[in-house]
Amino acid sequence: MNQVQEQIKKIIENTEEVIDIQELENKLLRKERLVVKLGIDPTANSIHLGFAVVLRKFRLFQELGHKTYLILGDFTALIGDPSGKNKTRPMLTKEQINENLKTYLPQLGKIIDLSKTEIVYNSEWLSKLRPEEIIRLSSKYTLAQMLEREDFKNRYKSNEPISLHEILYPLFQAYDSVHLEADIELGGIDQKFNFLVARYIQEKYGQEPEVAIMMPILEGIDGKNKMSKSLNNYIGIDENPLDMFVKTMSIPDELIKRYFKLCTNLPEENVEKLFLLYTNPKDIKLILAREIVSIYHGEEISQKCYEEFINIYSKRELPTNIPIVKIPKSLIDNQGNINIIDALYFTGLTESKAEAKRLLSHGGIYLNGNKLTNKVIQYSKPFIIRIGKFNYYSLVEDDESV
RNA sequence: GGGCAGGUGGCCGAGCGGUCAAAGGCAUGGGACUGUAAAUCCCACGGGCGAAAGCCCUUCAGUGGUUCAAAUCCACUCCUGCCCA
Repeated sequence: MNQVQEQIKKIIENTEEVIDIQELENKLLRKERLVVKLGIDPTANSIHLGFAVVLRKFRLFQELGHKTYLILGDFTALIGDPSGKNKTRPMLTKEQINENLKTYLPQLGKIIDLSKTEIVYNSEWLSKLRPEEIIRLSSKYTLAQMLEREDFKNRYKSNEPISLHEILYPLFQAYDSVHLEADIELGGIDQKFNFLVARYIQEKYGQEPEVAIMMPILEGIDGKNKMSKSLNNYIGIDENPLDMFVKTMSIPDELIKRYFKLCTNLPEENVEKLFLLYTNPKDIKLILAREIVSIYHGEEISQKCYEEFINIYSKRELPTNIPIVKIPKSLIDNQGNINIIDALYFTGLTESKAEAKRLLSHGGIYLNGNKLTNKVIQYSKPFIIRIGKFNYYSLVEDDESV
């Protein structure tokens, strides 16, 4: 296998779709360093495993020695990508975007090589476009073409609003490709429409169309929807390791292979072996969780999380780090009694007293391992409260009164 | 600009003068069962007071009004869609 074929093999591995492989080959044969574009949405302030799938592919291009551009879509974020949305997204201010970026970049560095990454803001060129140029750009695409897009079509058919500025989004994103003269654009399969527009527009501007490399969309830990922050079914790469571990363990069994494939570096054959070796999917999932945590936090910590997980969830032992919650002294009367409803509410462990009462009446509150039935109880140390199955808090008197 | 249809709890969606804190579904939380799960079953799901029965307060786009009483009627405003121009 020659070098180009080898590259192609690596590039298309685990992708959902590539448009088009032949074009990719032609480009690789002609050009040693391809211009690779990845646009990111600076509205997010944390990176989760779903987006990491794309970033890991981006890193591959860096390893292969291509020119990698990371576009911070600060301008397009003013619109908000309508992909997959059934609603108009709220517009963001520059301040909000900049705020997000501060926490975003260090996380990126966990996956990609920032020293090899050319970071550009698309406001650099998009905000300089004159109205005449925007008109010229929009003249290259038609309304009917826009309405072919699944989400627009659906919204249109079901009488949902589509604002005009949303239609501009794919055009501006396409213009990014024109500006960079991109050879390759990377993204999730949900970006397909945008990528197709980019290819089309590039041609209209006399450029060769970029190759669209689209990665699968990773399901969230609920196993149903795509992983996203707003659905709260994500595993963030900057999350504390134990949370990561626990969340990974909570994915449905059917997703184990997919997570191995898209989120770890374990070769497929090894994964297959695991499935032969273990009959209980739980055991395979434990290995998955260890793999994932060790990618982002190192092996040692990962091992600790494993042990901790077994302790808490299998053996039902107390976690090693129980958060300490201070309760005002005034909540304890001179008989030494405490009203647990008030305590949970005033410490913010429940949103309202009604919620605390609900939990108590359902038997969802435990003190030092015993199910509580009365709301007034004697306070004594240690005072370890468990809410639900695995949420432990150590309540300690606070000397400062309310 | 004219005509019409809408805006209800986290979401979808019923209600169309009192019996409405508002059916039903989804989501969520708790319990049982388990392998952390999933599936299934049970319970809860605006807030405050109360041991409880219950009482009270804030919610049905917004603002005013009619009425003993309004998510429900009227007026105006804002938002959305459809048809016509």
